[in-house]
Amino acid sequence: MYHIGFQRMTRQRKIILEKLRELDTHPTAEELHALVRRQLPRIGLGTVYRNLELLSCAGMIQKLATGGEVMHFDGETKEHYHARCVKCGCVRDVHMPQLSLSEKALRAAGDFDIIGHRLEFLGLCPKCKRGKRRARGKKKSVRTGRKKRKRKSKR
Amino acid sequence: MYHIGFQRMTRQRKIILEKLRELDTHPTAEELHALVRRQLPRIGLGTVYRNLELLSCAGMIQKLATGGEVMHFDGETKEHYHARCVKCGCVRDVHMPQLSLSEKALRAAGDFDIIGHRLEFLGLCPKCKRGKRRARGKKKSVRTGRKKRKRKSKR
DNA sequence: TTACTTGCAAATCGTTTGCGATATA
DNA sequence: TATATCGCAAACGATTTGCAAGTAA
Repeated sequence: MYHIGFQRMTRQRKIILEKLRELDTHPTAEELHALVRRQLPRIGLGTVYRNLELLSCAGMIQKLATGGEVMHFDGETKEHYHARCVKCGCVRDVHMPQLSLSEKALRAAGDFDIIGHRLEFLGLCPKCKRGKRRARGKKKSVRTGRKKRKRKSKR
Repeated sequence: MYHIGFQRMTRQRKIILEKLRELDTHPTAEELHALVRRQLPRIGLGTVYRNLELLSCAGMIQKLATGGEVMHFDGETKEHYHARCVKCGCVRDVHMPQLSLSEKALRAAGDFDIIGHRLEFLGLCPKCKRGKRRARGKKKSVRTGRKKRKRKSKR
């Protein structure tokens, strides 16, 4: 779980990094998996997750952990903020100067040692604004297709 | 999944709300469940989740959802920010004036309609600062005790 | 050659949900 | 009494992980 980096630049690692970097969107692991699969049909979702973790530990990509949502990944490592659509969950870049934490803010944090912050904007993306219900479809589970349960409980 | 509110103030609902409001910490559903159980030994974790959802939809509490993290809940509904310990994950209040989004920031968001923001501070809580590995113990699964797998895979 | 990585699939675990029973209004 | 809500336990789903086989260095 604690990685320092990686040892080898494997084919899958390289392609995952390339694909992510040539995107200006911020895909989820599954979306990226689907993309990479076009080049490496047999690559597993686990491999994608493992590499995204390693690459982000190495500071070569960014993990975007934002409120109560699926994780997104960003090939851009320069500091910047993000806006998330509250309807479809998509993410876009917001380039503005980094917030400078005032003395007052730091004091408000009391006995916490503040080392950073995470600022995320919430809004409506152009597609959702236009009334589309979801700009991005809900995808089905990757795991063994389990079906809707229909149980009998005996208390 | 889309709730407007609730119809009845049940005993469990009332106690969950009371307990959460008298805390100045920001417990997870499981932590709150453990607390409430002292008064209602047979209350289920599902009931706690259901009520926290309903109460937050009704605007009576706040859900603190940050990516890739366990959900925390806050009995305080007045707008304020939070600081999260990067080591143990605990959350504390940060009372400072709400950020006012500048024209420039809004322009930076491009074709997104910004309706709000989420700001969270990251840092070290006093306990973790003092070198303790974890200020809050890892708790075991609530679900049917499944044991470490030990499999044989055949490719 | 060797040990880092992969593909695969099962496991994890926070959270949700179906169902019959219970209790609120 | 009617039905919102509960307790229980199974299901869900994004992410992680064990293992044998593959491969970069």
